[in-house]
Amino acid sequence: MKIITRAVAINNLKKYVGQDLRVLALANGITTYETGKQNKGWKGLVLERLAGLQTNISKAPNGLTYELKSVAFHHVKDKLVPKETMAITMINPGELNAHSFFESHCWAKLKTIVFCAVEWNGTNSEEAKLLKVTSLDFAEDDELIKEIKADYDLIRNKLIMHGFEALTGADGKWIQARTKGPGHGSVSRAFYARTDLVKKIFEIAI
DNA sequence: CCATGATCATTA
DNA sequence: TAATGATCATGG
Repeated sequence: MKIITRAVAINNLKKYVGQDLRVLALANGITTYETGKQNKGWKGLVLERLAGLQTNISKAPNGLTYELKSVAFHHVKDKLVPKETMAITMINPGELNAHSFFESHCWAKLKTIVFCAVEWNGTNSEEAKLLKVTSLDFAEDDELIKEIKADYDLIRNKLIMHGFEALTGADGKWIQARTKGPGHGSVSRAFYARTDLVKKIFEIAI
């Protein structure tokens, strides 16, 4: 299996900027909504393929430690802004309790990240044009990171004080602990990047 | 069965 | 439109 470095992944992805991910999904044999059932994760899967990652990168495999994320953008008053928050990583109650921010999966994923801006054209979008590919390296002393760490600590503290169940999406200024699960009764939580943070990241990365 | 990809639905 | 919570397809 080929090792795809972050630089290579970005390079691969940049070749597709401006193209419609839908046709690329079909070319790669990835189900989108063609079957009548929407696969909400198809864009992410396509992007992973295009980057050269033939298998999926789930958590933090041995060796490869960058994250490939896509964000839906839409227009607000003639400007392109992130429409939705972006999932960062799952929250493991035990780990959140035990690890500080800089030891967390959240930080590990955030600090070496590859973003893909994808155009969003409404529910069950039939087009998904790749707008931009960018990457970002955070430094531990960035002002932004300090604030994100504060959010992490806030959420972590709440977990310790009130328990996993007490967490809500309202916590945090830049990141939040939203529910996210298989969706059949069982519920787990994940760190999400708020749209403002996504916007900020793009500003920095450009 | 559940973790991961991320979007959809609902309410204000 | 924005914010929060719920859900779906896929793969292991």
